[in-house]
Amino acid sequence: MPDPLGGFRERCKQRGLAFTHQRQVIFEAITAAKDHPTPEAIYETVRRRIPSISLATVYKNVRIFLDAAILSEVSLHHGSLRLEGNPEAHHHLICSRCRSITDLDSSDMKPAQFTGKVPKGFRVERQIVEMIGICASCAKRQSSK
Amino acid sequence: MPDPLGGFRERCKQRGLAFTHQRQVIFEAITAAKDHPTPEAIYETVRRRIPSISLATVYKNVRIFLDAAILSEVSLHHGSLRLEGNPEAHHHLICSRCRSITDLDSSDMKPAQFTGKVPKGFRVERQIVEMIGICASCAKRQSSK
DNA sequence: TTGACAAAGGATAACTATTATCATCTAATA
DNA sequence: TATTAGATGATAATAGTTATCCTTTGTCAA
Repeated sequence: MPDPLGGFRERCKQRGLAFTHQRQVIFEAITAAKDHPTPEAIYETVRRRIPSISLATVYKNVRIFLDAAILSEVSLHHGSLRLEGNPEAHHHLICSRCRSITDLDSSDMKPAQFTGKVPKGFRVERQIVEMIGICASCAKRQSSK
Repeated sequence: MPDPLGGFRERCKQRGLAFTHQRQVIFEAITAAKDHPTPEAIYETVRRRIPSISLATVYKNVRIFLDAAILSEVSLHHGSLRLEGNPEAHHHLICSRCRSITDLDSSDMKPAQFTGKVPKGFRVERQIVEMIGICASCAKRQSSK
């Protein structure tokens, strides 16, 4: 049967990370959550199992998991507000390294088609496609990974 | 000929906003920018034309423009990190009011197709579709707008 | 035009999210 | 089991943003 922790112990070892109880519980809380939680929300969840845990430990491990690509973040642009001055419908080309954003004209995009069903009562108004990758200057700067 | 400010003066009047020099210059700076600037970057730009302007004025007007839907923001999830514990490729259904995120299975999504050309050297790795709208409970809470 | 007043601007304090620091403590390895 | 690099917990520091408060200005009616 598949490991619910996805071989977390091994993944830590691979990356030279110590396998600690806190780290394990934090990781479990994030992967078990269905709502894309904030670090603060994870802290509240983890506290039920490890009351003495520090918020700093949660933040530190979240950062470690992100840097090690064990986890990812929903938006590449949290941290600071980015303004959209272009009133035309369009899509975005995003570099996952430098986080630069380039507009893609919507006339060049055949929209995605969702064939499943959305939650009852949800009114979809628009769709934005994020094409994510590595821009030329970031690719040049670092050979791989 | 089309108004480069998009009838900014009229739009202010419609919404009961005073038409001030600062407001006009801030708006121009945002719509002229091609890089989805941060409030801080706008401040630096505007300062060249109005050296005495306060950073607080930039922030206040940015918020007013967003609330009045005169401008929009690139990511609905700046402000706090949202973690992605789901390792499977998938897309997101996002409520623009409460900012809740629901995963959409990628097997239910026929991907968008970009027919234009990306900047030279950009290596696209994946695409995420954000379907944005109003969730049932937010729609219930407020009748319109 | 002008005068009154609501709204906006500027300076700065306060707040929130996140990271850094540092003194213990513990997992990994020999 | 002893050693030690790395982890934790407490808390200070920082960055981004919002609130406060007093002064100034745009709006509108006379």
